[in-house]
Amino acid sequence: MSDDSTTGAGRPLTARANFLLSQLGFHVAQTFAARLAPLGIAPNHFGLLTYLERAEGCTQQQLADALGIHRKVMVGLLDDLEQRGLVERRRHPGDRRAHAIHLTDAAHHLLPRARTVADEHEDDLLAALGADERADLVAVLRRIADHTGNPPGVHPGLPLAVKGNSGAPGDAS
Amino acid sequence: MSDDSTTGAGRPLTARANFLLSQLGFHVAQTFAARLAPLGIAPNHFGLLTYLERAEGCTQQQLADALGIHRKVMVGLLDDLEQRGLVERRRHPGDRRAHAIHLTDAAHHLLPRARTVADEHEDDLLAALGADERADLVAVLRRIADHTGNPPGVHPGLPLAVKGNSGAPGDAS
DNA sequence: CAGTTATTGTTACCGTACCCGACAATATAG
DNA sequence: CTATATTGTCGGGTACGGTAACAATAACTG
Repeated sequence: MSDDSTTGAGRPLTARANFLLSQLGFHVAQTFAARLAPLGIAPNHFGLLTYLERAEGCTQQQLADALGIHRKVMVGLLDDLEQRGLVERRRHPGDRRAHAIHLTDAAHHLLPRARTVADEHEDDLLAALGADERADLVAVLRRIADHTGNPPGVHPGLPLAVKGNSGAPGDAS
Repeated sequence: MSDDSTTGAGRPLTARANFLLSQLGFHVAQTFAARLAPLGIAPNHFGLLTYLERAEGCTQQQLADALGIHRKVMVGLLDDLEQRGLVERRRHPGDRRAHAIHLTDAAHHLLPRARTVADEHEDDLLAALGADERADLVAVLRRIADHTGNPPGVHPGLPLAVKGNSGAPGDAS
C-alpha cells in the first residue's frame, strides 16, 4: 500500500494533515461560533474582548496592530461590541483624535461565561482524547503554528457570524 | 503562569486547542490555495478531481452527495473545471436528464502535479515535526474528525479562490 | 396508456461580507 | 503658520453563499 501509482489515486485525503487541519479548523470555528451565539458575540469578538482585558485603554490602532487585522475591521468589531454595551469609546487622554477603548461591567460579567463556553467547547471537541493526548496535541499544534511565522495572536479571517439572528439574542434568561 | 485568576484572563488563547485548530486550519487552507493557484485550480477543485478519479462517470448529484455539498455548488465547481478543460459533461447512458462526469486527459496530467503540491505543502507545514510525530498528529486529528460525526470526505465552506488572478496564470517560468 | 409526482441540472435573485479608495479631525514637524 | 502624517470613519464596487423557482426527464399510480 506504499505505492499505488497504478490506481492513480494518492492518499484518500483523510490521511493528509493539511486537509484534516483545514477541515477541523472550519468545523471548530463553526461550532464555536454556534456555541458563542447565545451570548451575543462571535469568536472574533471573544478574541478582542480577551485581548482588551490586558490592554484596556489602548487605541483602536494598537488593537488592530496587535490582532493583526486592519483598522477598518476594528471599527466594525468595536461598533458591534459598543452596540452590545460591552466596550466604551472614551476620549484618549493624550491624543484627542484617538479613542481609549475600555471594557464595560457587562463585558467583565460576560467574559467568564464566554470562557466557560470555550472550555466546554474544547472539552467536547477533544472528548475522544485523554488528558495526555490533549496536552500533546496542544503542544504540537503550537509548534506548527509557531513555525508558520504568523503572530501568535488572533488570526485573520473570522467572519463566522451566526446567521438567522435578526434581533438581540435573548440574554434576559 | 499556570493560574492567573486574579487578573481575570484565562489561558492566552494560544493554549486552547479549538483556537489553535481554527487558526491553523485557516492558515493551511490559505497557503494551500496559494500553492495550488499556479495550477489554475482551488482546493475544492482538487478535492473534486481526486474524488472523480475513483468515481468517473457518475452524476452531479452523486458527486454533491458524496462531497457533502449542495448540487448548486457542484454546478459551479464543474463549470470551473469544464471551463479549464479538466472535466467533461457527457450524456449519461441510463438517465437522459443526468450528466456523466468524466475526467479529461488534462486532468489526468494535472492531478499528479497537484498531489505533488499537496505533498510539498504538507511537508513544509510539518517541517518542525518528526516522522513519528506526524503520524501521531494525523492519527489524532482523524480521531477528532471522526468524533465530530461529519462525513470523512470533503468539508464544506471552501471558497478560498485566489483573487487577483484574472487571466491564465503564467506557469511559463 | 394518461396523469401525477419526484429527481436532475440550471438560472435568477437577494442579502451579506470583504476590499478599495477617499475623507474629516487632529497631532507633529518645519 | 503651513505642510505632512496619523487616527478613525464612511461609501462604492465586487464576490460569495444561500433560497426560490424553472425546464427536462424519469418513476410511479390508477
